[in-house]
Amino acid sequence: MDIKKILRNDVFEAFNQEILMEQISIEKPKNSEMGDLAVPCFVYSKILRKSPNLIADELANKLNKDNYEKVESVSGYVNVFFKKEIITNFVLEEIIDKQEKYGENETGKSKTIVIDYSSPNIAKPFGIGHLRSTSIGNAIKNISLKNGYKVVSVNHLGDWGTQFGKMIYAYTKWGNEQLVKENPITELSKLYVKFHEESEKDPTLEDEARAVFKRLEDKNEYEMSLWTWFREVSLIEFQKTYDLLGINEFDSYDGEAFYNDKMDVIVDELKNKKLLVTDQGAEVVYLDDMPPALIKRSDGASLYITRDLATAFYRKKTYSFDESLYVVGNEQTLHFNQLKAVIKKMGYDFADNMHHINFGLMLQNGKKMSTRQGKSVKLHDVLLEAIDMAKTYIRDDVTNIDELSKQVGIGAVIFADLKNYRTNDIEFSLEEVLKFEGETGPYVQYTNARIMSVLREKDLEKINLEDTKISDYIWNIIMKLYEYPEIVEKAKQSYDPSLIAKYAIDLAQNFNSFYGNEKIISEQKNQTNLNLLICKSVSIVLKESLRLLGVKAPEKM
RNA sequence: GUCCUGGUAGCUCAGCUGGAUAGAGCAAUGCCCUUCUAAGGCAUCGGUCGGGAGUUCGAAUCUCUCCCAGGACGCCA
Repeated sequence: MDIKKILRNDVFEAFNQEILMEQISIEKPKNSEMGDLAVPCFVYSKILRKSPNLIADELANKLNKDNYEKVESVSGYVNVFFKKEIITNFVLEEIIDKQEKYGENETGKSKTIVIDYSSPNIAKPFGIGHLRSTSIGNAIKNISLKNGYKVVSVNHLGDWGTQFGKMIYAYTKWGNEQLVKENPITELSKLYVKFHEESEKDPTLEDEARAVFKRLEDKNEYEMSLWTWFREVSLIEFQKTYDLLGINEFDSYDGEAFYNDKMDVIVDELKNKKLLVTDQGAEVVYLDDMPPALIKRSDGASLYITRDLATAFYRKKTYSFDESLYVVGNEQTLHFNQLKAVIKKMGYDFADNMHHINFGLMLQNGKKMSTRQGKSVKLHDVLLEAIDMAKTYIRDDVTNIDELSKQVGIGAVIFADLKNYRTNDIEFSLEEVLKFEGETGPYVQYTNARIMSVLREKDLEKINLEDTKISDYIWNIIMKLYEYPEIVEKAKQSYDPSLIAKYAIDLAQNFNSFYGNEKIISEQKNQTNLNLLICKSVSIVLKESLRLLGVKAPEKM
């Protein structure tokens, strides 16, 4: 049952061929007191050459009364109130029947979508900035699965490039094996910071680092052994953070280094297609409306885009994707535009199915955080603080304190990261992340835990609306529940997890309003049963929403 | 300098395929635990939707222009 479609059909029939189906727009009134849906009649005014008010009056009179409780004409709008019993019955039965499958659809049937996300850089701290790629990517993965897609998740580790020339150079010159063994990432990132401090004074260090990277790319033994070591210790460190986040099921961990031996073919093809031009010693592809893309450095070493080209072709060949997503920050917009443009110039249309899922920067004091200056905040530390904070809230009758505080603390961090639209920059504030009241993850979790408590040891019977009252509190919940499948679909189309987060907050607010103002367990048997069915349905949808975002839903808190 | 983003309540943000009195949360103030979890509910306070012009019956939403902030602009990723 699609109430919008029902209304649209009724309106179409009422107009009796004078207005096309496509011209009929249905919207949701600003205020639920005004109605469930509304038909604005202003656009028909010119066609029918009548005033909107008059059209609305006539339309309201003609609308088939079977489906509606009330149809009103208010200053050019036709406001429609559906029969609450019919919708309530439908929505609750649907959810109780489908359970956590409610909201699933098949738009992605037999389609594959590759999602590249998280992708931390080896030998650098897993910073708070990387949380964004990780949580957004993970949520888009879950949302895509819910929409019926087959998903390949790729953690495209940043394990190659001139940065390793810098790192190896710095370690060789100032490093201490013992210290690195004790505290790998901390020590290595210190060396990385030192390198940049020193190269400020002596710019020739940059050339030294490039030379070291060139040796690494040529598989020189000394450089390779250090690289392997750095990579291993980094992965062990990262795993700790992934474990805390509860996000670690990647289908592939092929990082940049994996594409080492897959670049030459692409470069040759570029040459054969006469796209590669030598410019100031470097190999370049000229592009329209964009700065040229640098494919090879003047010393012959590869660059970021060279590896990304190899990656794109490899993914197309290996997974034959319908969509390929790159969950990477805003600042790389130009890079991905260039990447797509080069592939298009080579004559491949699959570039149109590659999407840069950009997101805003984590700012500190209004500025970008810099790993080079050692200023990034470690995600792991933030997570631990959030868990500590969660502990201070816990009630005495809870047994699994550690697990619960982890679920709540981590949930707060992930939810805070996802609730705002992707591309907005976020001023990182620990204080803000550690708030567990209001529009937060814990608020949603708490709402669910409350419901679970009501539901405990209660038997649910089949819905029976005899002698029951569907109050405004209940009706708001029903309409919200009804909206869920549409939100799931929209979230996929716009690659926007914040829609789910906002939805979860709205639903929780609607429920809490009900909970705070009406009694769930009443004297009237059918009413109590209806209320419990609503509780159950809200719980199912809240849990599912949280799951899509990668947030746990504890039963008690 | 060029090109992207963004500018809505003291703060953080919704709303942006044009529509009915611009909505939440936080903060502030006042209520509500002898009633199902107070991480909650209810209420009050709070807005030149960055400035200006244009299109329109109607603009926070579309166009232009200016101002402000952030980011990106060949040998980093």
